[in-house]
Amino acid sequence: MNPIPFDIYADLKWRGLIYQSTDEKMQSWLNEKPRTVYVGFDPTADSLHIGSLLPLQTLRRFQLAGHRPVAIIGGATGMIGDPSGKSAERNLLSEDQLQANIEGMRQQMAAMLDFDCGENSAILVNNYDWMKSFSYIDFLRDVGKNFPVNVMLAKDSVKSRLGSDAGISYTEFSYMLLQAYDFVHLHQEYGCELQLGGSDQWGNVTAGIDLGRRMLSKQLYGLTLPLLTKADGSKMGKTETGTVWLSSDRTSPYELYQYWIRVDDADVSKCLKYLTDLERGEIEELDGLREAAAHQRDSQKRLAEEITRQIHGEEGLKAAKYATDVFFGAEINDCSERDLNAIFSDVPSQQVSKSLLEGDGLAVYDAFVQAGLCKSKGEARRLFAQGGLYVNNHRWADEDACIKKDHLVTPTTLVLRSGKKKYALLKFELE
RNA sequence: GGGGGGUUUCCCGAGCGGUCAAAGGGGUCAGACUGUAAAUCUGAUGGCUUCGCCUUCGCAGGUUCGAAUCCUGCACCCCCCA
Repeated sequence: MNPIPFDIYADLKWRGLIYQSTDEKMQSWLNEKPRTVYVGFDPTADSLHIGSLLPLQTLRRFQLAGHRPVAIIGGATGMIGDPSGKSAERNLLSEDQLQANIEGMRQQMAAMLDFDCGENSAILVNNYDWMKSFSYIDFLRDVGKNFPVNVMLAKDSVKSRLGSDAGISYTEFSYMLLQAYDFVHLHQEYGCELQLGGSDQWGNVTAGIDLGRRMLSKQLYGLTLPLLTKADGSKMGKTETGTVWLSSDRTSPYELYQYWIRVDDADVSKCLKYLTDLERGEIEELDGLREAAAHQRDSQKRLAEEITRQIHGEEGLKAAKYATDVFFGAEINDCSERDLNAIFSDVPSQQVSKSLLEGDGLAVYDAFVQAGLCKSKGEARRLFAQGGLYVNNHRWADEDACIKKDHLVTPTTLVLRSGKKKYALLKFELE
């Protein structure tokens, strides 16, 4: 078997993923033999988010190309806080919090990287494991000695903070020493020779390379990726409701799918190149389709599919698509309680007594007020008059009709909708 | 300390004794259109037991058949003179 199935550098190059490289001969160096590559992740939350997707996906691509990926979770560095790209001092995380975060991230990485494929199986490490026992004196002697302060002061991440009112603490100032040492440690432990990172990590990456040369007399390499931004310059991965996470507990597969479906035409080609495994020909074909028939949104659909499948698997993608159909007005029939809860997991719901359905039943207007979709019955009346009142995705026809037991989609649930896609559930419970 | 102006429904802002639940704009909501985009167009926009009733126009009283509109007092804000 060919140890290098494809030219990773050329692949990254056409995808536009090479922002900066520390060595001109990077391409031949990578194609010479399998290398060990690492990327660091900040454990600031118990889940990765869209911002981590690009480095993670790139690491994965390195693995597919025969190289060995190492994902390092910054358990130690996360306790310090990286000043790169931050305008203010970071809050320190507690050890418990970090432990929980690392556990969450570990599981998500397993969906992207193969941890069991022989020679180039992925490795996951936590720098806290080797940093925790490092004494301050030892660290200063072994590592600190190799860092000229004048060089440290010249780094952008430090310079920008020195000039600002926020200043920078000694702790954050020391951050780059820790990250640099990670590289050295990974080299000693796993023969790791290449560090990947976002373009904001350039300073930290080169610090690691310098340290490798000084401490080990070894040539290490670095590569930075562009930041994933939208055409208007804003960050990718934020919605009105907040960050888009990879964890299904925080962002449901449906929401994730929807996020990508809604990507702007101007950004979608870049996302396909950066984040999916689609080949050049396929992406160009999609670009062509988009130009010819933008309204079909083939690109967005494909993007959403690829990413959702990658993160949540075939099952997650299926659920997201089914939820999409239902959200956009498909019949809600013979739907199991479980499916319904999954589809509408992001939708507000209210519990009410099942006895309301006895006798004449529950007036539609009352149902909408109960569910919180209308502030008053007057508002519900208006909604009906304007044709925006739906029960189980059917436009309600008769304002005097009441909701009875047979309207329920599952033994307990009624799906109410105001307008095109504002949903709420009413759950009828026995008392 | 003296003089003047203001306080209106989610916001801005008309209204200055009945025809005022209160113009207009913004926002919001719905409908149409559409690519789950943007724009546009239409309608709605205090509550309710809705052909009617109830509560809103800084607060409290008063005058009137009737007040957001007039009078008195109070609170807060603004401007001018000292």
